[in-house]
Amino acid sequence: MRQGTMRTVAGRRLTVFEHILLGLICAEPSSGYDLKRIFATTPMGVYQPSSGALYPALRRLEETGLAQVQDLSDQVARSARRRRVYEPTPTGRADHTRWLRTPVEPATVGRDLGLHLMRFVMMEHVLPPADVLAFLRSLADALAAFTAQLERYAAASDGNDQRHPRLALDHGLAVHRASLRWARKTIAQLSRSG
Amino acid sequence: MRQGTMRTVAGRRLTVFEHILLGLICAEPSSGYDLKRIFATTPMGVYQPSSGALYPALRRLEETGLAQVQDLSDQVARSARRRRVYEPTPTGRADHTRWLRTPVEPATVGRDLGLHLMRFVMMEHVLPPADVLAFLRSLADALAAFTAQLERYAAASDGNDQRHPRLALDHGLAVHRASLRWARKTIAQLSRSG
DNA sequence: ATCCGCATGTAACCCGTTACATGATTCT
DNA sequence: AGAATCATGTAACGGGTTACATGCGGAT
Repeated sequence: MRQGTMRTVAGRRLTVFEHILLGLICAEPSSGYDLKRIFATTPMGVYQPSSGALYPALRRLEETGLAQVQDLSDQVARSARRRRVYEPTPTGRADHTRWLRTPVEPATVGRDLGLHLMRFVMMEHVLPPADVLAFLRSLADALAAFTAQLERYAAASDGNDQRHPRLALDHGLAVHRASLRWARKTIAQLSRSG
Repeated sequence: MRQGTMRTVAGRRLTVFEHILLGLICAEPSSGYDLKRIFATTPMGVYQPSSGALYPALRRLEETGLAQVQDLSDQVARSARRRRVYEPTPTGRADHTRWLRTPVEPATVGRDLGLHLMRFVMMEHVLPPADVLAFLRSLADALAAFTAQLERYAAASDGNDQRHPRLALDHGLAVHRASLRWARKTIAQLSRSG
């Protein structure tokens, strides 16, 4: 989990985690606890953020001017329960959109595939269909380049190699080819109905 | 990258990075620079460790008694170049083997697949074939459980769901099914020749 | 009256990143 | 002589994990 050359208005880079939180509150304003539940109950749940990561991260988004706590003064005070519901500021929303739009770097596809898929999910209803397709094409290109590189490596170190490294390479190829097939199929599917 | 309930003789848990370094010097005694080159030139190179991570980690392995610097006093002093070549201590080798032997936790297969494959590579010539097969079976079981869980989730949230989450789920299914196919095929292949 | 779920937080620790520093050796 | 590569390190910084603390609200 690294990458992200983009800078915020405030000049600091956001961590991947912060980008994801920002994306989630863009989709729907949420409290820290809400977000915790989202991570716990969706397939995102492979990662379970700790309180010590979550609440400080939200505060940072607030301090950076990307998120703010909803004003509840005119709400029906049906519950005095202390809850800090975060929503994006206009700047925050703009930043999030900019993050979604960043094309897939071929070098990152080997380790950040899950992150790219998460971006894809967040794109719905945020980016126009044309931009979603552009993203998927950049993903497909990156995956094609990556598999080609693995194939070159396999061809270069053929025979002299041990057995397990070769098998592991086959795994990488199988997985990323499956990913590539998905990307192409999804491009076709979204093109038809877009 | 987390996990690892196992403790060292010294009582501290090793980071994933430390485990990998220990594995690499078990395969072949190496200096920090050697290790850097390994990361740079193999498909492992998706991760490029910084000096600030690498050298301190090696020192920690040394302090914990898992690794030691090779004694070069009786070597032909063909090069006075200052080089610290690390090799595992008996304890270190035992700890590494223990790490390799830990079965795949179903819960981790979603995020640590790459790590498990790395373990598989390191098993060659360290674990007996029977243990390698046991590992692959635990991996296959974990992958089967994971895909089944994704399928359940897909069935549960059908229709009412948005489009992209569903497509992302399809991606996860495609990728992990490919991984599972690889595991089964590899089990069969290694069974035949073992 | 008490216990469990909601809800937010904080402090210590650890480790990886960034960036910089320092030499020694080999090449030209 | 100077440049490039080899080779190891260190200091500051940031953020995630663990573990603990706190208090309200609804349920039994």
